[in-house]
Amino acid sequence: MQIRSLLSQRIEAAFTALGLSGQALLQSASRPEFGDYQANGVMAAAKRAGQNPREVAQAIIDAIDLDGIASDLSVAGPGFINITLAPQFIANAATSPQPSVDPQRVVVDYSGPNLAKEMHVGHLRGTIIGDCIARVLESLGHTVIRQNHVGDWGTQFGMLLTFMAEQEEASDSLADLENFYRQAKQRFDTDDDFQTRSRQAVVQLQSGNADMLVEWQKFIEISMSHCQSLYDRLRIDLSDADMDGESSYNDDLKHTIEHLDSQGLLTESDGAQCVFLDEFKNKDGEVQPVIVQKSDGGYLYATSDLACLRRRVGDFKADRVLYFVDARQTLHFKQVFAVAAAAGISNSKVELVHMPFGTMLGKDNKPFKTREGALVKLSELLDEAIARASKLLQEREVQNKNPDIDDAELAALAEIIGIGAVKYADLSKNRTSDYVFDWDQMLSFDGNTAPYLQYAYSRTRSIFTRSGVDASALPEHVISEGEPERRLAVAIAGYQDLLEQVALEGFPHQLCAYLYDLAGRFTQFYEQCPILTSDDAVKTRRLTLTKQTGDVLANGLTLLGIQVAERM
RNA sequence: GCACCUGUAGUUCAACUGGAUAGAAUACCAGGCUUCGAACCUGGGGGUUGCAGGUUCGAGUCCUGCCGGGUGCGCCA
Repeated sequence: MQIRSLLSQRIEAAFTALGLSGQALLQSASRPEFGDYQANGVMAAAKRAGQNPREVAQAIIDAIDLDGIASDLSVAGPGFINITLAPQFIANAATSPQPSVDPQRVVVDYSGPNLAKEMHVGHLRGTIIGDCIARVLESLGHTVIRQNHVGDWGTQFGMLLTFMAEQEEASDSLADLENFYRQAKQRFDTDDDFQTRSRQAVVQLQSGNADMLVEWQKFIEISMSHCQSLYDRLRIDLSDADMDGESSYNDDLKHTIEHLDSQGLLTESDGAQCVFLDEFKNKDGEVQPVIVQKSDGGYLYATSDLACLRRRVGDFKADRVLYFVDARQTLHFKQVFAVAAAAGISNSKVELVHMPFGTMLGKDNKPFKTREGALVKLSELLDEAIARASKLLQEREVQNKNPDIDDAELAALAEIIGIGAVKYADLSKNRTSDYVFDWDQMLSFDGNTAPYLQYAYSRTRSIFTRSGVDASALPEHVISEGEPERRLAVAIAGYQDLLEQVALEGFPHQLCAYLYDLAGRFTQFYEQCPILTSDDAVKTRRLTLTKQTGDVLANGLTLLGIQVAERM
């Protein structure tokens, strides 16, 4: 249930009844003693009307009808309304996520690695954040169209294909893509003849030379299989079906330029085709151009993104298009969206959003440069994560706690915990800020980490396996009693609100923070409220809360792309 | 030069977009397992939110100016 919007509506209706206007500004209470939720909007509304905020707040409390929803309403401070939910309402609000009343078609553009190289740790963010938001949107009933805009076209492929032609066994030498790229680059930089042949290869490729295309296809397939194996290890919901390579727009670039021309948007400048828009004017009134075609006739990536939008808006009929792309491309997207709007490629009904994420920095707080050897391969990070988790499992003698656990299950656990920790370390941080890559931080298993949440989940499960109680036989709703139960129940009831917020704003760290808070409330409840030794009625109630907690933790972690284990 | 982002405990990060006493984790200190799982819990210290003004009932958040860090800016993607 969407508690926040329900309460907001009621309070805003009371505003109207009192001749006021404004938003309720509803949020969960900043402190437990203030109740469960608080409305902050009264002060501003009263001020606009020239009235006393505390009196207005009291008038709203007197007028509003929250029977069966709130058990207590009070005025606090300069004019806050504190709201304590009714126990029955909290109980009924605890349901699995409900589909949106307004399902949309949402294109989610994420991951987008450059297929010329192997994926490194810098590719992690865009891949897992986009994947998480795609899952959240889907869980709310939206139709998600995943688009992996891979870099599979352009000048560097001429060099790679020429180098590949020299190798006896292409698939073997491509086993280490990073090394392959380095060797090719070295040839390119030191051998003039090689360089010339590389340039010719590009021309042949882009003009559709059949032999060259076959070689290119071979390379792309091998490189893509590298990516796919990482996606599989990371449980990323991407496959060949979601491939949206730059190459697929090659034939449409010409038409895109023609379209811009037909809209009267093109201006030639120094031989290049440009779009000048007033909104990119600086203080001196000079307009910055968006170049869509080079003086030699070649196209640029703005052109390719415009062609891309033609497909997403025109063919896919998207209501929203979300780009999970590095923050350094902010200006680029502003330009593309503006040109698309001016050209009628997009329209006011479709929402185009660049959801930027921060740059990865080295330990010295400086941007991770592509110096040779400076980049950590993503596969190496995952290997290390699993190795550390495996060591931890040995140290904790998990087999002593779970005598029937075998080596295979232990290995599976190490993977679930290790990969989960890596993903959570990234997902739990605000998307937009830069971050420092640090092994130990990335692979921590203590505190606010995925293992903590996975551990909390496994505890909810172990109660059932140890007691033999059938979780499906429990009632769907129970009315909590006492603070620990109540605090837990309120958090469970707020899950839907949280998911809606994440779907709207695209910040996975909010989901992480919610789950961490929920898990904390659960362990506090667990410490203070005996379950299995209690009377039947109390036991049933507490088991139900335990089951609900486990369900939300499992669901939330799944949406983060993190697996759970029944025991660990 | 112009534009955008950014500065919060020793460290890594939050703060629901202007709300009440700025919260977690980590590290450190003191407690807690014969009692449903100690990857945990309870308590403690640790802050002039870069600096200085301003806006208002109220500012980490908004505006201005400095200082420090980063990124982008006509034919790479």
